Amino acid sequence: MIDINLIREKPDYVKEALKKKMWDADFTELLAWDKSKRELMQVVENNKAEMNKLSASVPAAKKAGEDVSKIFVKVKDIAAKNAEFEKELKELEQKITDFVAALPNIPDDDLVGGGKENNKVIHTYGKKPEFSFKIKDHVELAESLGLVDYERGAKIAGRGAWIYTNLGARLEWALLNFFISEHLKDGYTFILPPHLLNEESGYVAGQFPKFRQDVFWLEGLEPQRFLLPTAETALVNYHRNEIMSEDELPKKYFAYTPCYRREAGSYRTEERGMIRGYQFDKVEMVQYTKPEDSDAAFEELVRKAANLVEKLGLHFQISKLAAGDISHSMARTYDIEVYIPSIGIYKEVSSASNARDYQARRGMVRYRDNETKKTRFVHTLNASGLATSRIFPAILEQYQQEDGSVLVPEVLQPFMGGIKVLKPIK
RNA sequence: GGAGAUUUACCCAAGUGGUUGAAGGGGUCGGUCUUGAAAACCGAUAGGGGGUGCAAGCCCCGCUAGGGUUCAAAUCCCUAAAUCUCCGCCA
Repeated sequence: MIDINLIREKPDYVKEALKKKMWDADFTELLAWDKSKRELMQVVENNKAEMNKLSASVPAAKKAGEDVSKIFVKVKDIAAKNAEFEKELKELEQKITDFVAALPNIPDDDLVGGGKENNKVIHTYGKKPEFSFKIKDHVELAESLGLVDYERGAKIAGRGAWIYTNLGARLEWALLNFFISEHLKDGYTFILPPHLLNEESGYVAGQFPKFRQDVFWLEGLEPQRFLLPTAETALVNYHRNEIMSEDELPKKYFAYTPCYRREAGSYRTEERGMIRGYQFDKVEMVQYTKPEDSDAAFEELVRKAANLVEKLGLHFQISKLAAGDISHSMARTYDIEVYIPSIGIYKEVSSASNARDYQARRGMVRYRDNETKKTRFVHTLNASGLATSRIFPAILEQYQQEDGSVLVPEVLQPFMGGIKVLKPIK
């Protein structure tokens, strides 16, 4: 949520900034609402003060034997008038909240505007692998190595589902274990959150109201719950409505969860296999920081995610996203994209973002400043570390050998009982 | 699924309609005493949001949340949530 004070003070600045997100905002109506809201508020509050005063005088008047019924009438009279104003005020407040809550986050000043086409690769790691033989794609490899069963996946679950089998399951789990062990080494706290969350959590993360239709809602539970689309949703809500002490910050968490997404109709042939499904595994990192520390935390998260891919020995790049390509709640995002040889393009395996105080405002996540003793909103940041659904194919494709086998990245071997190579079973 | 109980400030807890901005503890902070500490004693400390104002201040809302009754509610009524206990069911 954008600070309404900022809109009040610098509407043109906010308007211009949101334009970079390809969001055309018109604040004239909002500012008018805001003005009348505050005027109404004064009237309503003054009336309340009057009523309070009158009511408080009743006991004394009674004691003095005065006729108090006149006071009652007077108060009722004010109350009747006030009721109308209050109703109007409530409506105004609702309109303002709805309007502001729908606004996306303000992108950082240094971002270029526009969409995907303006993303900029800022780092490239390793070299494009070269093959002296005809390469296979990950679907072919996963099948021939017996790692993934797509057919039975479709049989038992339908489209957009696959089954990790045997060594495939172990490779998947090894990846997760590898990520987990690295985050633990870095002092992050391990969280296993529930996968079913309430509506408020989606709102605070900034996914709702805009993306209510992009998640899976469950029947049969009141109040309704949805399957989390990313562990970020759970993690940024962990400290919702809390006031932390300054000394507790930064808070560093990571969580493993499957991520459930509708991905409505977004299949393209080049994306067959496990690049896109209704469910994928991801380890997610989240930090809560003081505002002045969030830039450094952002760098840390990007570096951590990059380190994981690097340790896996994969060729990848980091892109700084243009304002229009970063998600609704975020002020800044870098994507880490791993190279998929069969399609010759780079696919996102991690997205590192700084939400600044956008989520914290929605969730009232604050800390008390040691010096001023005042509460301030924290900054929240998140980064995948990592999603396996693209790393898994990238490993298969980048590590494939001429004989159809695939080498296991060294860092994963300890998590796979020392297996160094995956051999074709057919 | 059924029945009951609970929900007050950092923690425990009093409070069943009227100066309750909320008793009493504990804690925390400061002090006295002490070589230092403990103990004892003295003092301070009650959250959060908002309006207005240059400011001091004034005002509104705050006793889980949301409604309601009333001139007046922590106190009465309704709804919801969470916690606990018991019963049932069950992977």
